[in-house]
Amino acid sequence: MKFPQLKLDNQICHRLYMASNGIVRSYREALTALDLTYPQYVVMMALWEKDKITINELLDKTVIDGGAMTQILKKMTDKQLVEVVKDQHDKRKRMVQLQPAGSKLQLAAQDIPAQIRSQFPSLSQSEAGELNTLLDKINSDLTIK
Amino acid sequence: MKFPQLKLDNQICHRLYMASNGIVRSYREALTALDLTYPQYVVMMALWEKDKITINELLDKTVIDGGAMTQILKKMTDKQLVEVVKDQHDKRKRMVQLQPAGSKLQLAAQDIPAQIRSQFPSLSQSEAGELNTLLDKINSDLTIK
DNA sequence: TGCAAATACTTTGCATGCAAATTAAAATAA
DNA sequence: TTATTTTAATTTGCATGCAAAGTATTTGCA
Repeated sequence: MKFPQLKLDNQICHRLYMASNGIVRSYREALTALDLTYPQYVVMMALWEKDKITINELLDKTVIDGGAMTQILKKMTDKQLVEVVKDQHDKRKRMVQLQPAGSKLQLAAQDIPAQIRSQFPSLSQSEAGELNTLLDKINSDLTIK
Repeated sequence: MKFPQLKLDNQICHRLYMASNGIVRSYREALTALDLTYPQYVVMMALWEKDKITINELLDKTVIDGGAMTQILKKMTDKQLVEVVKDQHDKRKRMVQLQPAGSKLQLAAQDIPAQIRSQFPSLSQSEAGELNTLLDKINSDLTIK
């Protein structure tokens, strides 16, 4: 092959692409049981950690697309998981806060991480740590831009 | 926090999500110059490696969604990068083959990998290798299913 | 004080990813 | 051989990711 650097198997991005899509797929069964999509689950995790934050903070924390977030929050509001209210001090801002159903859902979600983890037996605990470290390097290079 | 396992920062999947989306984004400028989207670029890499394969083989190699692939190939056909023809021996199958413009594009693409690589200076060459190894473990666990 | 620039979101149009249903053709079983 | 099952693709409907444009508000500076 004339250009080995263009071999699909040599692309980190393609391995990441497969792994990222695949892992999100692996959440499907567990999340369907909670009537959540993956990005909705990410929003819930962010709010369980810190409630009553602006949409902007939520975007920073989750790195979900802003345009998508508007739609995601609409659906989550319809399901009474969260409520979105205008900030009285700065009317540009909107605050997102958990509703009772949203808070309660954390109990049902607490076993999901272990459940997903068991689907990846090839990766030891220490390797998972190394992976996190390496991904952090990529993500820090991305953040700078 | 009651459930540390639900902290966003503890989720490998979220690091992967950020890294995967971010890296694909980092290709945008280089790919726009070639009038390719990221999945189209992946299809091109697969074909540069092995031309004249069935759509099914292309799906296996790229791990792109089948439904999306139909659309992607339509657009690539419109741009005269590839041609899709029915297999004479098995009329269910369709073969994909590069057109002259598609083959020629490889020359313009040869520097892209290095160009992208330079955007991730935090990751050393050996770390990139380790990352590949770890991602392969995840992907092999995914493949088994 | 007044206005340009920056913020915080929302909206729009397009390109997938994904599951499920559908169609056509080939392989296999009865 | 005929009916059933499997395989290869496409189609459909929904949920994002992404860039760019649009809308309010608020800041900040002349």
